[in-house]
Amino acid sequence: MPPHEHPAAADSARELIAAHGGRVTRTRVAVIEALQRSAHPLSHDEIGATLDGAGIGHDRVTLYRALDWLVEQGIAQRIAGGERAWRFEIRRDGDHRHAHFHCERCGQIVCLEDVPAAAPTLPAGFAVARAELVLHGACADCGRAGVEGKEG
Amino acid sequence: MPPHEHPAAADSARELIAAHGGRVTRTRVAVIEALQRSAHPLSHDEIGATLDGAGIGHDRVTLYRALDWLVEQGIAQRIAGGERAWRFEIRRDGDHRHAHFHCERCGQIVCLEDVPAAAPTLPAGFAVARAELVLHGACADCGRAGVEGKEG
DNA sequence: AATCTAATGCTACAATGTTGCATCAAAAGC
DNA sequence: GCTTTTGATGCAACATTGTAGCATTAGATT
Ligand SMILES: [Mn+2]
Ligand SMILES: [Mn+2]
Ligand SMILES: [Zn+2]
Ligand SMILES: [Zn+2]
Repeated sequence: MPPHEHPAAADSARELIAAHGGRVTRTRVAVIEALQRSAHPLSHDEIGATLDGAGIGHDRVTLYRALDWLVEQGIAQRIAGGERAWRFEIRRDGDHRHAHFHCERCGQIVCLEDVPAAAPTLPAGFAVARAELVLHGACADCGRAGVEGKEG
Repeated sequence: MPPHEHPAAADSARELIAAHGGRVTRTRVAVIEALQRSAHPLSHDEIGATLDGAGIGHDRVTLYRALDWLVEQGIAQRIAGGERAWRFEIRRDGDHRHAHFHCERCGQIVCLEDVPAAAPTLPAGFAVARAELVLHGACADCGRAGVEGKEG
């Protein structure tokens, strides 16, 4: 890649990693870019598939550790979602924690950017670090096709 | 047990099961009573330990299935919580779905009965079946002892 | 008591995530 | 550019949480 290039997505990921004092590896770069490209939080498996697509060797453990590191550094955040697997999304700049919607039909998690996950007032003594608000139901796509259950 | 006894907790559980057309088994009765006694949602393992204590043979699978059945029947409900295991709590009468607090220090889940888990207005097409609101942080007990991390 | 079948107990398996350790390679030093 | 350092990886083995199939048991009904 020649110089005189305006900072592309690839560079952003590299810089992001370096800025946090980590080593810039193919895996980390690819994971960050996958998260940046995605409109919704990705599961470990989905990210793994992306790495496959990019021809990047991916050991399960390495991927878990890469994701752990991104979360530790505050570059990404973990979403509990409805199923048993974590999902991950990149942390944007003016980041206010938002709610998520879990579709019980297609299994997808949708970011509800406009719905804040705000912590209400709690009994004395409780210190809230973060709030997670997850709505479960049928997403717009799934609701449209077949209200009577039929298919998925 | 003699007659002329006012309906105790044990009977309630039996009646609850029968009312839903299920067979009254030791496992189901013990599980319901454990949930009824507990002030906070219980994990599968915690319930299993209770059964042990009551000298009731408990196969992992049976317990999972008993809990599934209770949830299907609307007798109990599942809480996602912060960790990877489901937790279960009994469904009370005038039951409004409430928020939960997950203490990241002691791992406990606390019911916030007074904090409703209300679903906000969503984009058109989304059908919300239920809302889950989980606050993460340090509970009153854990916050009190040692703000500086030290121990748990 | 005999019958019917829902629930159980077992085994085997799947999915998700973790630990330990040898090896590799990114970044720094020369 | 070559060497050194150590963070990151890859592999094997394991832990936890949850499911599926199927023979057996026991709760309810007659
Ligand atoms: Mn999101
Ligand atoms: Mn509760
Ligand atoms: Zn959907
Ligand atoms: Zn606590």
